[in-house]
Parts: sequence; structure tokens; C-alpha cells
Amino acid sequence: MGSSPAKNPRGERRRAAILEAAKAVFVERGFANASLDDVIRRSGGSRATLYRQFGDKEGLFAAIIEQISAEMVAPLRSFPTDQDPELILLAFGRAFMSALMAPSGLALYRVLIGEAERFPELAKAVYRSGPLVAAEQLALRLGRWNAEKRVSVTNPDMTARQFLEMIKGDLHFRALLRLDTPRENEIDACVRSAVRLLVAGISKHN
Amino acid sequence: MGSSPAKNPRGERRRAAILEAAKAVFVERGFANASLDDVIRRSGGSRATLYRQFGDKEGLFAAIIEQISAEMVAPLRSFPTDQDPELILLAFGRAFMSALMAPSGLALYRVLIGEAERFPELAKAVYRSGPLVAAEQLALRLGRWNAEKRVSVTNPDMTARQFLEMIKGDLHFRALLRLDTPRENEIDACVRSAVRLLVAGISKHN
DNA sequence: GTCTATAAAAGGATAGAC
DNA sequence: GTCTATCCTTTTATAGAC
Repeated sequence: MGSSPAKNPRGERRRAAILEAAKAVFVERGFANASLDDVIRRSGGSRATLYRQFGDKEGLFAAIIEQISAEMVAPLRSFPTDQDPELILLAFGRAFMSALMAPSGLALYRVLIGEAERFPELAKAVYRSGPLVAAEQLALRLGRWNAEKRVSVTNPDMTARQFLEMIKGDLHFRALLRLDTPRENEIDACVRSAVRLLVAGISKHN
Repeated sequence: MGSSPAKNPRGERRRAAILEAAKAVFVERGFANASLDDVIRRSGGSRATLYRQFGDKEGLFAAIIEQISAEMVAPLRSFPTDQDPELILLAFGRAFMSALMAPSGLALYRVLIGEAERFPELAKAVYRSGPLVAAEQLALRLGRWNAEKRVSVTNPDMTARQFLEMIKGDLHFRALLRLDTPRENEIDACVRSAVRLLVAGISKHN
């Protein structure tokens, strides 16, 4: 990468301060509307240090995105181990929505969608390490349950993706548009409804 | 509005030319990255005319968004009149996805999400005249079918929203991120899968 | 009402001292 | 490796002639 991590404690601190400030600024204003002046004002220090550490504005942005993305994905790695499919789907759905609807999750999606043209590889990387992994893990379970004759799913992959979208209801989209920020219980009701619908749709009626 | 429509044929033509050029530019580059120079280069004419007609950059942007939004919503107004719920859902799902996945539809969502902070009322207006109307029309049908004992739906409103999200699969999201642009038959397969899942989920098992 | 020319500001990037 | 000061491009917005 173009970024050159600092080698001494002082540089370490400066780098961390810039990252923290930049995260706040990019999250709040997006890429194009964010100015490095804003970042400097928050972090203190000088423009030159920022350029030395991150190369340019895009390098700083990429560093922020990768950091947020990593933070988001972490909780989804530990797939619930419950035995009952319905409970597993519930737990997974809650973890998924929790990551998506958090302020930094929403900001990540907003800025990634808005700047996908300028940062195509970044968008691809985030997608692959986030939603794609979630869908794959879910599809794996669906396929397994199907093989065990516990459910009837012809296309686990597509079903998994549709389930993940269904979980969002339109809460995620509305939050992206800043129309409103739903409460915890609204989100939970949405997840439960989606799970109920999926379970009804894939259970074997006999 | 700050815009002042032209009163003579020549002004009419200039306004139309600017609108067309601006639409292409905003759709391609978003709001912040679009420059009025690009618009002028495409439309011909002068900067001063643009300012006289639309007030400023934001005024021009709002005019474009309202135009695209109106174009998108039109096809969704004519709800399919078939008798069979499954066929109605299929037709509606196809029309919905057709609007969403069209280049101008994707561009509208991208720019609206990316600039929701700067244009909150615009985002609200588009949401209300688009997805909200679609969800309401669908919920109305679901509620009716439920009353007629043809299906079992406890919360038509939420089910409608979740169905609309499910239809997208993750095709819409991936297209927003410019990861890929699915073919017609992929979209159709996704819609059909969603309809099948919904119908299975809400049909009365007896 | 439209054009040419220009003002005015913002923001990204760098040179050079320490 | 960091700071101060500055350059330079881009872009929004307007003044004034026709």
C-alpha cells in the first residue's frame, strides 16, 4: 500500500489521531465532501504528516474503509451453534442487522455506494469480506439442513441471499436515506418476521 | 422553487438541453464530483444561462432527481389485474426490478444515498413517491387476500416490504456497488424464486 | 435571455526549515 | 518524521455587454 506506518511512538500516535479524525469526517460527509482541512483541524498536526503517512486523500480513505469493514465483519465470524434452524436464523439475523444498522455500518455502505465509481476494488473487497461471507455461511447451513431432510431448499445460495435482504425489511434502506433510525425492537420485529416467513416457506409440509 | 422556467421557445430548448446534459453528468459522477463545466460542455450555451434557469447547482440537481423519480414511478402505477396472487406477485416483482435495475434507477439510488445528508427532503420525497407507494399497493392486496382466506398474512405491511427487499436478492446491492450488472434472466430467476418463497410462506397449509 | 470574461473561494498537494 | 507556509488547480458564482 502507499501508506507508510510510523516507526516511532510519536508517529504512531499521530497516525492513530489522523485515522480517528478521518473516520469521523468521512463517515459524516462522505469522500468528495470531506476536506483534509477538516481532518487536520480534528487531529491536530500538519497536512504534511498526513500526506507522508497515507500518500493522498484516497489512501487515507482506503485505510478508513478497511478498518471499518474489519470491525463490522468480526461479529459475523462466530456463527451460532444452536441446533434448531429457527433459532440459528434468528441469532444470525440479529447479528447481521446489528452490524448493518450501526452508525459506522450505515456510513460504510453510504460512502461505498456513493463512491463505487472511484473505488471499484474497495467496494469489491468490502463486499467479499462482508455480505458475501455471510451469505455463504448461511447457504452452507441451508444446504446441510436440506440434505438432512429438515427443510426443503432447492437453491440454498439464492435463498440465503434473499433471506439476508428480507431481514433488512426496508429499515436499512430508509436508514441509508436518513429518513429515520429504527429502534431496537422494530429491528427485532423485522428479523423475527423474516425468520418466520422463511421457515414457513422452506419447511416440509407433510 | 428557485428554478424559473423559460418563457420563449429558445429558452425552452436551452433548458431542455441543460437538463439532459445534467442528467447524464449527475448520473455518471454523482453530485459532489459533477462539475457544472461538464454540464455546459455537453449542453452548449453558457454558465450564466444555467444559473438563471436553475438558481444554482443544487437547484439543477433537484430538478434532475425529480424528473428521474417521476419516470421511474410511472410503470408501477398500473398494478397488474390478474386474479391469481402468484401471477400478480410475479408481474409486480418484474416491474419493480425493471425500474430499480435500469441505469437511471441505479444512478438515482446511488446519488440519493450518497447525498442524503445534503438533500434530506429530496430523499424523503423520492422514497414516498416510489418504494413506499409500491409497498402500500402490495400490502393492500395481501390484506385483501388474507381477508378472503386465500393466504395467511398477519402483518401485510411488513410482509410487503420484506417481499420487495427479497425480490432484489442481492442483485440490486451488487449493482449499486458496480460489482456486476446481472442479465435479464438472472433477474427473472431471482424474482421467481422470491415469489415462490413468499407464496410458500403465506399459503395456508391444510 | 443569453453570452464572454472574470471574480472568489475551496481544497489537494508540496517545498524547505527544524 | 513533523511542522509552517505556499502553490496551483478546480469549481462555484456573478458582472456587464449584446
